[in-house]
Amino acid sequence: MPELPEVEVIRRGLEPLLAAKTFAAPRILFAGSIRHPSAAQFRRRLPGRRIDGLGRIGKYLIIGLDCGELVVHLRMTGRLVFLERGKPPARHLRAALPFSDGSMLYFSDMRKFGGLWLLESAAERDLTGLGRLGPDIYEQVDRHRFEVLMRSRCRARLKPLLLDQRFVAGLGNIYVDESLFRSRLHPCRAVSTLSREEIARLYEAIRSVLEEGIGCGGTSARDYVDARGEQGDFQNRLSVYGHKGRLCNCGTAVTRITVAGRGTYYCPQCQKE
DNA sequence: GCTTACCTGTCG
DNA sequence: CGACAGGTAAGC
Repeated sequence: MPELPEVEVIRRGLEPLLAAKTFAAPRILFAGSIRHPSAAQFRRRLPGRRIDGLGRIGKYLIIGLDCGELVVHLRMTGRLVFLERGKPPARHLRAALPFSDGSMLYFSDMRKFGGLWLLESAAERDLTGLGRLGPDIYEQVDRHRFEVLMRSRCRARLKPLLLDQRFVAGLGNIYVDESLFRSRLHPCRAVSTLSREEIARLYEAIRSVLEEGIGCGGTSARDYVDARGEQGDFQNRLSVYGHKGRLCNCGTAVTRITVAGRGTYYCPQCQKE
């Protein structure tokens, strides 16, 4: 479900709620969601560790601990919801992580793709996939660096490249389609054919789309909810994603094709190849 | 690059 | 019933 804006909204929401909390004994309902160490070791090692900050790199959430860190990736349908008290999520609960004060952090995940890693130190991050990420598109890539990066990959096509987390980290299917629409670039466009101005336009489109996504509290197209279980609002502002047949401002119908194995929405009039 | 696999659910 | 879903890793 979540791309960079959704993970960032969760991070910002959880940060004040989890500040200085100490984990108690967790309940693991689906061991496969615990990627490292074993579920048994995870149960044994988590209690007593105190939270000292929340970070994010790409789509990974990093819960910093006094000893090590708890890394979370939500993949398609993962949810991380904090509750002071009250009933756990009714469906697809995979892990319940209580704190010493009785409050709870719930991880639920319909499709079971998401995962949690308990690391003893940041040196173990390679266990998670974090080590393979390119620079975070929101925090670490300015306009100049984006152009340098693009110029290094001229044989690629735009959408597959932007989705590649080794190239830049954080963009997913929704925000790539919206960014390409906003910059009037075709998803299959060869990077080698882009002018300097087009690269700059794409960069600004990505920035503004991510900012707006975060400002709206994320996109709840299907499953996404924030740290308090509330839906985002950006789904109401999507120009093309999920809107096959809807008329663009130019009067042309939004088209759906498959690119990089993903459903891809664009305006064939505004986004010529 | 592309395809397939991982899972469970919804929609047409 | 098949197609598709916010992601990624593995294997051509």
